Amino acid sequence: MIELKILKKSKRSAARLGILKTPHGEVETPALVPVATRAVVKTLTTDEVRRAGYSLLIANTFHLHFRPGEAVVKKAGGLHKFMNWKGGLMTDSAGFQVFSLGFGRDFGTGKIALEKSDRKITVNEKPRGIKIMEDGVVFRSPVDGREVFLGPKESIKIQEALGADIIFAFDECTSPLADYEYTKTSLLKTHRWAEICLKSQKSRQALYGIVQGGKFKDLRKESARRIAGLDFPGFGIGGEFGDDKKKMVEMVRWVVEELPEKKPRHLLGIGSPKDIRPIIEAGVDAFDCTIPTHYARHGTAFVSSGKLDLGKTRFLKEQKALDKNCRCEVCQTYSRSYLSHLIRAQEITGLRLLTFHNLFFFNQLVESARKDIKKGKI
RNA sequence: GGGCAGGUGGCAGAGCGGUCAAUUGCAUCAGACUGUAAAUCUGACGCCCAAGCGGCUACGGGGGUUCGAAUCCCUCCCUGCCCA
Repeated sequence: MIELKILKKSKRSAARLGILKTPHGEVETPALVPVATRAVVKTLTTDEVRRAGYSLLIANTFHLHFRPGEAVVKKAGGLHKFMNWKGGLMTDSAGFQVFSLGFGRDFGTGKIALEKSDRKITVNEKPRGIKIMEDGVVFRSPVDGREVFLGPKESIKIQEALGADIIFAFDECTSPLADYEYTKTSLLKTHRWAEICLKSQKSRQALYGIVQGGKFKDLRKESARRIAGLDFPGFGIGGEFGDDKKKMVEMVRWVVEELPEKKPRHLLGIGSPKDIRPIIEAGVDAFDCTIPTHYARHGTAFVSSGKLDLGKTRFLKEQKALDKNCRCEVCQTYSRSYLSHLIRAQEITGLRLLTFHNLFFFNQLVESARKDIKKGKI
C-alpha cells in the first residue's frame, strides 16, 4: 500500500509538501509523473528517466491490454520488472480512452477546450468510435481493430495483472463540450463504476477513486464527496478543465476542499509549465502530463523563456544551450544548432535528447515549487 | 559525326489538345498538441490583389497549327545513354 506523509502545509495556499511512500520507494510531492503509456517513457531508458529526476511513472491499462497483453507482463514478473523500473508505478484505468477515442476524437477536443464552442454534447448523444454502456465500454483495438469490452471489473483485473503500485478506478472522462445533463448522467455511471472497482479488487495495490463532474461546481463537489466517502486510499481528479487556466484551478479547488487531507490527490493529465504552480497551490500532490515527452517528439524544447521549436531553421545558427540555466546533460553538452539539426534531420537521438531535457526541465520547475513551499513562499 | 531518350514550378517527378497556375513527394513557411490515436496532425506555398469560379506571367528559346497548346508541327539550344 501507500502512505502520504505530509511534511508541511502552506499557510498561503492549499499547497503541501510531502513524501508519498510506495512499495517501490518514496516520492517527493508535489510530483510530476511522466507518462509511460506502453511501459516506456517514449525514447528513454528507465535509467535516463531516473536521471531526469523522477521516481514515479504512470503506464496505461488500455494500451498494455492490447499490446503486449497483461498476461505477458504478468509472466515477465509484473510491470516493474518487465520495464526495468525500480521506482513507483501507476496505471491509468483506460477511462481516459473512453473520452479520447470517443467524443475527444469525434470533435477533436482535449481535456481543455481551447476555443469556446457552442457545440454541446447532450445526454443521449453517443460517440462514434466507441460504445458506452451501463457496465462498461466497447472499444476497437488500436492494434488489430477487433472489438473489446472493458468495464470497471475488467480494468481492475488487468491492472492487478500489470501490478503497478497505484491503480485507478475506471471512469468516464467527460468532454469540455458535455452539457450539464450529460455530465450528471455520466457521473452516476462513474460513481457506480467506482464502487464496482472497489468491490472487485483483490490485490493490495492502492486504488485511487476518480472525481469527475466537468465544469459544474455542484457536480464536482458532489462527485468529490461521493468518491471521498468510499474507501479509497487516494484520489484522482479527472475530466475536463473548462476553457481557461483560472477556471481549471478553481475547479481543482472545489474538489480538493471536499477531499480528506491525509490522502494523496492526483490531478490527471495536467501539467504544462504554466499549470504547475497554480495546481500545486490548489493542493494537488501529484499530476501526470504528456506535454514534456510529447512535445519533445514534435521538436519542441521547453525553456525558462517559453518553448523553442527546434524545427525552425533559425536555431541552426545558435551555438548556445537550450537554456543557459538548465543543469541537464543535454544543456551541458549540446548546442541549439546541433539539436535543431537532429530534429530537422529526423534523427531519433534528437527526440531522445529533447525528451530528456524537457523532463529534466519540468522536474526543475516542480522542485523549485517544492522548495518554495518549504520556504513558505507558496 | 550517327541513333535513341529527354528538357515541367526550389528539387524530384506526373500530366501528353480544353475542366492546368498544373497530381504527388521532398524542401520551405505558419499553426496545433494537457490521465499519448501522436518521432503526429493541419494549413500555405508563381506574381499581383478591391481576395474573386479575379488579373498577369508561366511547362528550355523562337516560330507555327488550332476557337483553344505543357500537350501537335518546324527550328534552334541544352542534357543523358548507345554506336562511330
